[in-house]
Amino acid sequence: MKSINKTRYAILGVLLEGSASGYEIKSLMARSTAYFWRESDSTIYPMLKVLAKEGKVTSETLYVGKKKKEIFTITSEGREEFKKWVDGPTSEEIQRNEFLLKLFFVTDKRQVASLFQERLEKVEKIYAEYKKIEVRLMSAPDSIRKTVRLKALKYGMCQLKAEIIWLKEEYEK
Amino acid sequence: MKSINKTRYAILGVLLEGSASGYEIKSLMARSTAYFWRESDSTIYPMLKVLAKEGKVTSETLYVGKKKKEIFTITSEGREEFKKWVDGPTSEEIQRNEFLLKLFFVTDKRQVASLFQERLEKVEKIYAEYKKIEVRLMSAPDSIRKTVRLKALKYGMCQLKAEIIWLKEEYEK
DNA sequence: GTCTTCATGTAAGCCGTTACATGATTAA
DNA sequence: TTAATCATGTAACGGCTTACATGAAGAC
Repeated sequence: MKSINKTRYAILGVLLEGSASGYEIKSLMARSTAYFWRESDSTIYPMLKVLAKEGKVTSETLYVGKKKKEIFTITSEGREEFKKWVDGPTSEEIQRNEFLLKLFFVTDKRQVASLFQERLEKVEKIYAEYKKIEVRLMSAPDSIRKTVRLKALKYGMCQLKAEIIWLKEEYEK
Repeated sequence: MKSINKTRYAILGVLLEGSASGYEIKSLMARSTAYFWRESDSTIYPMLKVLAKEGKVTSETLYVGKKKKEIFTITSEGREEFKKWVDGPTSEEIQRNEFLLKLFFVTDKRQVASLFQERLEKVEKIYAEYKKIEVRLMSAPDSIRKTVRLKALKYGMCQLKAEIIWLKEEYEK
């Protein structure tokens, strides 16, 4: 079975909330889904063209002065495909944790210590960042989206928290 | 900056513990590093050739009957490169969590519930698997490697545990 | 005698990142 | 006026997965 490009679902997901241009999708994803779903900038525009060709989205071109903006809207076929994806099997992502790979092979105690320390600094920094996002999100008006997004955020935070505890515990040993 | 193929470090790491054939490296990785570092079967052999050409490993061909076996041994240059990699910066892995991507966009409560349930089943299964590995590993003779490997395993387990708690907590809401 | 494991690879093709390219608008 | 942001892409290259191929040895 071939692995399918899932950029399309991320795009369709964003468009579920309302029409948007490629740039808007891109920046929205950078601010939200990027924490658990990295997309390179250059993937959005070509995929939008593909989706348009398939009839999953329609597009409309707006002009603001000389500036062109192409707004995309999801179609019922697009909604259909999105729903199928959600209801379908969720594949495990290929995890590649370079930190653990290093840890697994290292025998020198000083190297282990240095790995742990570096990692702890990095993870605590990310955790602090998440805390800030949480505050921002909490103050937003209530909605289904808010609830679900808070869930996603909590997921990230509990994973980080667990890692921090592990790092501190195992470092002392 | 180009992303560098890190298969080489995984291979060098395995060879630090002793010489091995491509097949042995492959199966060892499938039983150990696969939990945090997936490698496709077909990557090992070509990379061993490359490493041999670079002088990071040497090879020796053994015959057992008509069966050929090529045993690889790490050289001092190989050890050097491995050490440099460990001491160098550890890159963040691109995380792509399809489960979270789905969760982020879903608004239907039934769909959310079904996502959570499916995920919980999967994660608890993996956790049970890890438990078994832990028992096996604990009974092994003490060594630096054992210590470090237990740490890596604990990492995986604490992450899973945190996810299980999160799943149960957030599911009820 | 057939299935699994040992043992080693090649090739096609998608996926994804990086770098490159272009040009308008707005804020400092 | 210079930098940042808005806005949209193309091309090259390398990484990685999947499928395909081959054949010996041992287990059942």
